[in-house]
Amino acid sequence: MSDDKNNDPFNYNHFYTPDNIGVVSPPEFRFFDDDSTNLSMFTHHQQAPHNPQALNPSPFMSFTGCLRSSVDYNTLSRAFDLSCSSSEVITPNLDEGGSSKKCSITEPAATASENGPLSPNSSVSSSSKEAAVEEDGDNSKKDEDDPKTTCNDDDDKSKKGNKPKKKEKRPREPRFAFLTKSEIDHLEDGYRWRKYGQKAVKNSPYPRSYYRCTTQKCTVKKRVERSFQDPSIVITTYEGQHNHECPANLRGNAAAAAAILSPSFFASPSAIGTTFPHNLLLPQFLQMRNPSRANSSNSMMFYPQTLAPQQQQFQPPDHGLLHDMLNSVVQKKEP
DNA sequence: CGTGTTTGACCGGCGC
DNA sequence: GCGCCGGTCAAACACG
Repeated sequence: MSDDKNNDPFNYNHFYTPDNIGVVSPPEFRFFDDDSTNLSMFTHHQQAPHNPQALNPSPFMSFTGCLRSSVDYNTLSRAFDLSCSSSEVITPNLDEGGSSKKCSITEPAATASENGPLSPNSSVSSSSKEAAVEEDGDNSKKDEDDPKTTCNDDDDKSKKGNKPKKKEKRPREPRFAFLTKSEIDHLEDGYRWRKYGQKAVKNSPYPRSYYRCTTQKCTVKKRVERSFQDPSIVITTYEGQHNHECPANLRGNAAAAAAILSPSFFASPSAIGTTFPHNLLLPQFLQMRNPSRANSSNSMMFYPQTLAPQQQQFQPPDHGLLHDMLNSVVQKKEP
């Protein structure tokens, strides 16, 4: 095992920073693939903003970087669909003790599960409103139901409950959960988010925040919560894919570049794409495929300072690569 | 005034 | 059927 690691130029340990702050346990790299939720989970660590180490761009690219520069949601989710046909779930071990579903670091997965998995047939959005939003874009919600404007019979209670009877559920957007070592709850990713809700998380002192991309017609949402088991870990779950350029990127490459170097800033997809050549991805992806790591029990880490899933209009080539990578991961959990 | 946050209420799915 | 809970809404509020 350890020998393996030593021989492996891409030993996990190499992903750790010298001071290694925050690395709680073998980092996790998990895929939570489910027909209904399409939730995938990644782990990476983000340096605290004040951590000098963070100022040094990591030689390794984050998974987010990978996502941004070479893979888009569609591709990724497609890859998941293709490679993770089963709904197996890699049991996380980051949370020592494998806590129960709702209170562990795996909550995103669990949460995701609640949204659909339990009912295989509900491989669809549980919110018709959501669907409406996606379909109609911006004006949607109100206009669509407009319970208040059109019929206020019993709108008192059904302010939004007066929605059309038939809720044609639609498949949930692919979701990707990231575990991030950070002191910042809401990690910057280059996009603008509007917080639309916050809920207390059961069995956790930390609330969960709900954000929506402020860009019109963009239905991407994300949830941010802090692991109660390891408060230093922020769990960010993205859902959907942006259909627009990253605002940060639009501001110029300089800004984007700065963003990348910023410990607390998750650079824009495009920015990363231009900053990190794709070939940097190959070694990382390849190493990820290294079977010798199988004994790591599906653990793997992306050492980075950036994150945030993003699509870049598509890039088929990487699809294959990612696909391979995913396959290897899947294979590992099959036996 | 535009934009974003806070927060209580509501809705719908799910388990019992 | 009921209660729990995750997710969302939207009014009120804060801020630049």
